[in-house]
Amino acid sequence: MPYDPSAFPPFAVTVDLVVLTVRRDALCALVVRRGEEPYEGQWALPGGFVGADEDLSRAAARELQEETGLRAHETAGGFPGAHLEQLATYGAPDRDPRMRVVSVAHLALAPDLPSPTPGGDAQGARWAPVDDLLGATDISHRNAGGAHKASLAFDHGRILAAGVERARSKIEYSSLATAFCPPEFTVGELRRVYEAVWGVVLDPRNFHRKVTGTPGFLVPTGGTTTRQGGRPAQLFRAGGANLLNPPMLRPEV
Amino acid sequence: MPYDPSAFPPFAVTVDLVVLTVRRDALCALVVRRGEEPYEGQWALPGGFVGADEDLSRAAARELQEETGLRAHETAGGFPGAHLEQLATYGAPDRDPRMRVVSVAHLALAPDLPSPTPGGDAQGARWAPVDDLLGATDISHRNAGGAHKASLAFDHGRILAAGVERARSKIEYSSLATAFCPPEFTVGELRRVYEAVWGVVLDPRNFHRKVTGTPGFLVPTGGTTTRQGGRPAQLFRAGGANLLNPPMLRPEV
DNA sequence: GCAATAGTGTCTATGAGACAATATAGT
DNA sequence: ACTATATTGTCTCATAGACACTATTGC
Repeated sequence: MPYDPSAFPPFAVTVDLVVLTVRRDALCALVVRRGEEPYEGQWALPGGFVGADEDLSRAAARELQEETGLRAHETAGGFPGAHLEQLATYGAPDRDPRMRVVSVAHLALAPDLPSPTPGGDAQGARWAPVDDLLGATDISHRNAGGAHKASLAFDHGRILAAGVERARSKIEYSSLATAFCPPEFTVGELRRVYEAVWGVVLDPRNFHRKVTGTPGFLVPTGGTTTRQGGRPAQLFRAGGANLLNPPMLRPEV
Repeated sequence: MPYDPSAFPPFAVTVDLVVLTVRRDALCALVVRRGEEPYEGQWALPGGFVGADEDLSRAAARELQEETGLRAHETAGGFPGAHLEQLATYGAPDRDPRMRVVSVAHLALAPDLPSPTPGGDAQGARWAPVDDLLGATDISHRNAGGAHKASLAFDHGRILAAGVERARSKIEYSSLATAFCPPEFTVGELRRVYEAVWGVVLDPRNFHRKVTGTPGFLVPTGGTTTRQGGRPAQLFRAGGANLLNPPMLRPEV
């Protein structure tokens, strides 16, 4: 308690980002290839140092912008942009062999982006299905059935798992699933987001009744689209409601 | 991304603790009086620096032990001890006027302790009802109706509010409410915990049916007690179940 | 017409909440 | 007897999930 600010162990503080999106009906995370030791050549989560006079959330938003071009905002709704929130902080003494680094992990949820490999200052970046990234436990460069699998650098596998779990549980009781959708979307497209994130199949009819019956969740724009084929579907925007009550229920609990 | 470990801004990293308990049917938090500037004489959350080779959770457990004598454990169940989990990290550049400090806040839930002011190396420590601590917004030393109210030092008011909100929501879908109870407790005592944390009144009959009907939540020990008066009540221990399904529902949502 | 997706209606089982009734202690 | 708490039972309403059915497009 006698808290002496002149004698304290020095730490480096970074932000790491779990950026999730839904591509081709699969939940994907943004990973970058490391260009230097340690873990050179392996995939890692994007991130970087927090500036000397920079707030943590601001550092996270800056990194997100640098990696994806997306602007972050707190509440789901306005587009284009991504939802950004703090996830957890990782600070095991040996998590980086070079020095003592405390990393404040953040979670970002973004709509599917046009460019497959978003621009950034990393050597390489790609969207990888989280099942591939998390399927590999510790075995580097394991190839099973043609799937590209390799464990992430540092403790980024744990961080990614925490981010995925947070996203999975949060779309239950909040309207955050709309953060994965373009500005206007159909009920079917929103349902495919839930199906991709949870890895389940939902009844289209019950889902439709549920989401359209929850006040403030969806706002009809008046337009329709047939981009999914079949009967034209109404287009919606995300409503102002942030908390869903009652929640969407994940099946088989 | 070209991440140069030799050139990084130095940070101090601390842990701050939101330690909650239920005393006299009120949710209370542990606060300590500051013995030095800034905010000298004001109440603050307990906390301290993270050691050079110390994990974050270990530093939090150490501080908890120093302040309350409680040993921390991850899962609710074994006693005596407190539930401890990471809450969030606060790192605004100006949150401490002396230097750049990033604080990893932790949440601890403890049963009511025998000593009103637990031992510790702080000048003074006490359990204060969270309603009193959070009722004060920015006005230092406001006295309303004899209640002792003063806003907390630094950004500790925000941190406490986040901890209280986490506790309130987490007892809905987990068995964490038992962390506020002694090793053996009655259904009525558990109900009073929920009522104190949520600030509501629950129907004793529906509550009883609900908690005893949730598999794995409560395990009868065989004993009974009349310490609450009236008909003897069965004693229970916390069961192994960590997640409640279906959850306890907070009324008036 | 046929395939595909959108959307509505109906039925049933489950659980939450209201509340009557009974049980067992202390005074 | 009276009060206080515990515990069980019963009733009603809302909703999740299963699923039949209709609607509207493109081919």
